[in-house]
Amino acid sequence: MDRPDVFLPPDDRLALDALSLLSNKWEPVVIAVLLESGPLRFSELEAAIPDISPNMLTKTLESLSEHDLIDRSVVTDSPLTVSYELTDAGRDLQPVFDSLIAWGSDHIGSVRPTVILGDRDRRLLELYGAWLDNEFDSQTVSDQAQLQRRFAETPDVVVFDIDLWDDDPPTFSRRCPGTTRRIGLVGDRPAPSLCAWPCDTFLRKPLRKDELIAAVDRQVERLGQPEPTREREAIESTLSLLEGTYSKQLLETDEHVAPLYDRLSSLDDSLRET
Amino acid sequence: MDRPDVFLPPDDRLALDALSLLSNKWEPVVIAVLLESGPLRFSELEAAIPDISPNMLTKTLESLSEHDLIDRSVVTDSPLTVSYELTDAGRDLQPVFDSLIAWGSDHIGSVRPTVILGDRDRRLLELYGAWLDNEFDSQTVSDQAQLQRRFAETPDVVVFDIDLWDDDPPTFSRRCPGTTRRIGLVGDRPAPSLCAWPCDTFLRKPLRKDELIAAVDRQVERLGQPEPTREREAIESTLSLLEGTYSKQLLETDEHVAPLYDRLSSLDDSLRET
DNA sequence: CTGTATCCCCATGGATACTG
DNA sequence: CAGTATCCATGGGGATACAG
Repeated sequence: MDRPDVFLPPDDRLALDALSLLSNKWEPVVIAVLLESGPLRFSELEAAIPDISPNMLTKTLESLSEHDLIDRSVVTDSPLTVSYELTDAGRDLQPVFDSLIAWGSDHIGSVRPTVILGDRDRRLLELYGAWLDNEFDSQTVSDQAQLQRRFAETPDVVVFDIDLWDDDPPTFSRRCPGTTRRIGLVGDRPAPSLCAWPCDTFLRKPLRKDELIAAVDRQVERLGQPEPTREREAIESTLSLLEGTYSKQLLETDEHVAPLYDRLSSLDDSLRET
Repeated sequence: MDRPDVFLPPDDRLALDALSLLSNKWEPVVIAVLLESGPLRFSELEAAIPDISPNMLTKTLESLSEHDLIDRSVVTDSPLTVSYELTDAGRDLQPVFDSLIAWGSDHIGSVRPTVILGDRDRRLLELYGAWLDNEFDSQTVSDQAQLQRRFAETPDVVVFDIDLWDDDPPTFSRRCPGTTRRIGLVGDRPAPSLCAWPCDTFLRKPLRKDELIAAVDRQVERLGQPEPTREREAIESTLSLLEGTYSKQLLETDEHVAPLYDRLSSLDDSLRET
């Protein structure tokens, strides 16, 4: 981008020149990622920026190298692995990003809640995403690895099919930020074992639009809720889902569900004390 | 510019969103100009940004308005005059530009001297500009008004045909920054009256490439020279030009030139004292 | 003076297939 | 794993003429 001949003091032209180095689609993204994560390999950058294609990443990295914002170094020869890291000049862009963040918080203030949608079915993902786009910043993932990475952003809400998670529920519990409200998606006839999942609520597939939006809204409203209340509501929600399918008698003797009833009474007790 | 789906904390995405508001050719220029000069009218913006066409300026201003970075207000209805000024959000971009300037000074450090070329003949301007482009940041103007505006940038050197300046030499002296080294362009047979022009040196047209570059180089080397030395060299240069055309006898009695000889001896005296 | 309305170019970005 | 090579589409940017 060339901007010859502007009646402006040299300092301002310098700022515009600097800005033009950041004025394309992917270069600032790569810089931001490297600022956050330190040196990364080609494949790690690809993973961190899902929407970039290998050729675009190559072009971007080449351009950044030419401008001396990143260094490329070969780690191993075979198989070939390389590492990209910021140069001093690149690292010194941190204050620029800081000032942009400060401005953004003041004037974009996009406090639209962030929602991660996770499902193996990409058609469904697209549909759900479209439903939520009016009200939320939604992003979609279609496997566990992607979902885990999204957790780094501490989204406000995660809506995910529990089948998406290959590992066990405790692993999910460890990966998912505590503050993130969790909505589990289950099949039409939920198994009692679903109560092992640390979700705030569950929705049965297939979803309806209003149902999904209402559920997400409800979770967003409850952001910052004190932990005991949150846990109580989660258990109640889980139990009420199961009670719609199974008899209470059956549930109270089920190995997965019984602990929830116990936990519920103990929570009720401690809440009654206060 | 859309950058969906990046694995990055919300703050960084905010920075990228903010950045994308500044990622086109003219919007940051308009912002920078308004930050420097305060509210401006459409025509003033056109003048400050010579390379923008009216339709591009319109588009740019519309886009800036949509993003709430500038406000448009009608000053008079007929003839229609409007004024554009930064909103609070726009003004708050100053720290962003500051950080860009800081980064630029550290890492672009393009300290190529800036040279303003002034001539009524645009073909010549283009030629001279091409000659200087290897070594200098040159910009061209073809009338007095443009030259005056360029002075706001305190260029390192100005090379201008003295016929370009419609007003008298004292006016030029007042407008041109003191630190800017001045090279006057004169016809083949310079009039003695040229010594009224406050130039560091003169060149006779037509110019040769090596001659022009050498002259500009010489002036750049002398940037920051103490004033008495500068004035002495300026007078010597002026006199030697005239002495190449006229007899010394004639010059010493000329009403324009005689004061220069006097001034020269008085400068020599004061220099000898130290 | 302050813009519109059209038309058009080409650089940026992207899809796809292939490779050391 | 870390890229290349090719081809293609879009839309940002611009030239020109016109208008309230």
